[in-house]
Amino acid sequence: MSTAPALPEPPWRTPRKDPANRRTLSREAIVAAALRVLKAEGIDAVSMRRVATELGTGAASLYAHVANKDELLALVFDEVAGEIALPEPDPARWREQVTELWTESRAVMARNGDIARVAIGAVPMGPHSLRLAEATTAILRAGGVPSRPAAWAVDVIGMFVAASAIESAQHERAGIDQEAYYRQVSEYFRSLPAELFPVLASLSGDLTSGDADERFSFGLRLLVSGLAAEADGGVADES
Amino acid sequence: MSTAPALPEPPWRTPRKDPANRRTLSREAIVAAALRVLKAEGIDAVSMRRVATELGTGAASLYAHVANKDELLALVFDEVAGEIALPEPDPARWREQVTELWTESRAVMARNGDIARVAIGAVPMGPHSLRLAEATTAILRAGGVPSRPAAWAVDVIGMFVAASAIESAQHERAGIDQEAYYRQVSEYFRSLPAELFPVLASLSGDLTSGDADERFSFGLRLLVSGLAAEADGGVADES
DNA sequence: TCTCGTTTCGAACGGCGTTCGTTGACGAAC
DNA sequence: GTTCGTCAACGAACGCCGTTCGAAACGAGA
Repeated sequence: MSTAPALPEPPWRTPRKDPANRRTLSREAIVAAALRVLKAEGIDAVSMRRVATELGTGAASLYAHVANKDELLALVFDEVAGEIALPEPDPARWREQVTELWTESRAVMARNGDIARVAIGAVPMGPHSLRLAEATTAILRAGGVPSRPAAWAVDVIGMFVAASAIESAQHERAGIDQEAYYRQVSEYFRSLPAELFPVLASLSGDLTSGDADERFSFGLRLLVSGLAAEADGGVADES
Repeated sequence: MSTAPALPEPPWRTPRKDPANRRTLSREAIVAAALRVLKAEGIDAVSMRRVATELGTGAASLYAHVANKDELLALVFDEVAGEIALPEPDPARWREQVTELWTESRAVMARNGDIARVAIGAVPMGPHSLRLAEATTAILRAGGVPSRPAAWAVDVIGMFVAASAIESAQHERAGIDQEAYYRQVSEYFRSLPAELFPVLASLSGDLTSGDADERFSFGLRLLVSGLAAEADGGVADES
């Protein structure tokens, strides 16, 4: 046995493709690779095969570290949520603070393909998502919002932010010329039969005015105003 | 030629499977079949092949009437939107009216798999969706909401309703025992390290209280309150 | 050194959306 | 009545997908 000559590999024994790559797989590496694919090619490109290729291996190898694709996407989502910068707490400016925080959240989500799809329907509970929820509820509670509205508001705002981020990401990805698109839609609204859609026809200008950011901040303002009303028992603004 | 005997079909000439089914395909029939599959088996079952099978044909046949799957789903969505009952207009009760209208919308969406996914990211513009938008803006304008807030509100509310419907549908489909699930989540929040998540830990009860309907109507109330504030220039409630 | 649990990974399964090329039915023109 | 052009119908195929299986390789503990 000790004198066995160093034979060349028998041709039927296909060797490992790259022995150096062995043992380097890990949950973190997989999530990082998925994130790289997401940022470079969008969420549709994030397949188990594509992520595995990014790591120089096959799709089956991923399943030792990740239960399935949904779990992987949830991990990627939380990774993205980690990019969200939290504002310095300042109880006197709670409305501005919560607005800043979620505006930032939407921006981070929108710039990462439409990973926000993950957040619709499956409440995110990763560490970075929890950090965001903690920051939000802390600001609201400090601002005088009662505990139940504060708790529920996290869900509501999260849904709205995710939906808005998806819409933005979709427009961006499709490379739609927003101005031309809006002009076309506006034209369509104006052309609607006035006897069936009188209000829509009259609103055709407003329906397509504003860019995605303005529309988002409008929606967020509605929610925050509503929360202020909850805080003070029916009065919208305490200032 | 006139005396050619009636030969049996040569075996290599495979005949049409069922000549009676020819010429019966139409856009409406396809949408109806897709809707049937959606209601019976959920949105994941709605594939081009499955819908074609429902019609006794092959997937390729559908493409003569429908550009692609996305277009088919958009048509199905609008069909579902047609099930939404509109309330009688009553300008004096605009807040209740818009609440009723969108509560009904969410209920209809939630009971149809998660077709609402279609509405996230692609603004629905089918006839039934427009009818809903017309009803909403009419109510808001009659209630004194200015034109731009009224126009933008349709988008905002639509996003929230769709997101909420998706979440409901997902829970329903997965057959999750909501009470047990909430208990588990609540337990998890309580177990969070208090030094990192003090507010979340203290809110563990509220974070998981209420069912999907209560949480939805809370969010809708926030939005409507916010709109009321827009209507009256900063004051939430005109009553 | 042997064993055993885990990781790696090629191959395969059963699905998917969509395209291609052929076939056939039908209405219009002759 | 015959021909012909057009277009719906449709089987087959392409290239993807998520996931599973079984065998091989590996590392740690006995």
